[in-house]
Amino acid sequence: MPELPEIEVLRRSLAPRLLGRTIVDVTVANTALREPVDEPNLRSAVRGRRVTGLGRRAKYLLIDLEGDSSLVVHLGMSGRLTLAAADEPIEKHEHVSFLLDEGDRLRFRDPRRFGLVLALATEGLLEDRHFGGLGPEPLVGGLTGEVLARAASGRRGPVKNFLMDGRVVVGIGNIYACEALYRAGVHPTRSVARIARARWDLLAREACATLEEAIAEGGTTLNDFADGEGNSGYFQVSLAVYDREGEACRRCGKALRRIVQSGRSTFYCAGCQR
DNA sequence: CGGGCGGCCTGGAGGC
DNA sequence: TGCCTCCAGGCCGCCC
Repeated sequence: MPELPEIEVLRRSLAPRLLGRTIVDVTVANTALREPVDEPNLRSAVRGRRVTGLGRRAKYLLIDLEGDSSLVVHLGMSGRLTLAAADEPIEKHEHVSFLLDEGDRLRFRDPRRFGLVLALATEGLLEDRHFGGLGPEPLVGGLTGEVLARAASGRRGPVKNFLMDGRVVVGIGNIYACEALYRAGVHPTRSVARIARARWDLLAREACATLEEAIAEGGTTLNDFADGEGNSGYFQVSLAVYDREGEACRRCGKALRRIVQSGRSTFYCAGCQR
């Protein structure tokens, strides 16, 4: 579910409640996530360690611990990472649970098991294979028309797939790609070879604005997403095209359309996007 | 090499 | 009510 805004909302909601806390132990109920959970490695990395920082790279949440270990959590499509009282009953699909000091725990629940929980060394973390090929970060100035135009040169294919390619820029998934293209007036099937430089500037600006507005609204909750306190987001009511097939475009009134690109649904307005 | 697609999973929605 | 099919926000690996 979660794209960059949702992970950023999660990070911000967890930070005040996790910083300085000590992880007492970890329980692994099911190791079969996107990659098998290495329970011994996880335990030795986290046990007795204090949380010193919460970061994010692309859609990965990074929980830094003292002693050069970092927890890496990815929510996949259906993951949740929430704080609960230690004695609250284990939920279905709660695969990994971190017992904290002061009587609560951080639990990872993920019905579809596309998510990821692992421990890596903090030193050189971002050079790990999970992050090595990733493009720039949008929230710190990494998403500009310059970046997009440069990445597009010599490439072909539809601009929507291009926006979702983590080697170009990270954090944009199916929802925010649709929304950014709508706001910039770009048709999702348009080839990246046929987009003018000024349009890349506009697209970059609109993509950044969409991500930032979504964060301000607590993310998009269509089905599963919740922040670290279990709160849903509100940005779904602001979505202009995503999941609105057949509804009227708020700008021109035409019925919004749905097509399939690379096996994923794309929503757009044929009147506003060229 | 880059782009496209299937596969990984479960659950919810909708059709009959 | 139940059964069946389809679909879902990410990512990887295989294929052309």
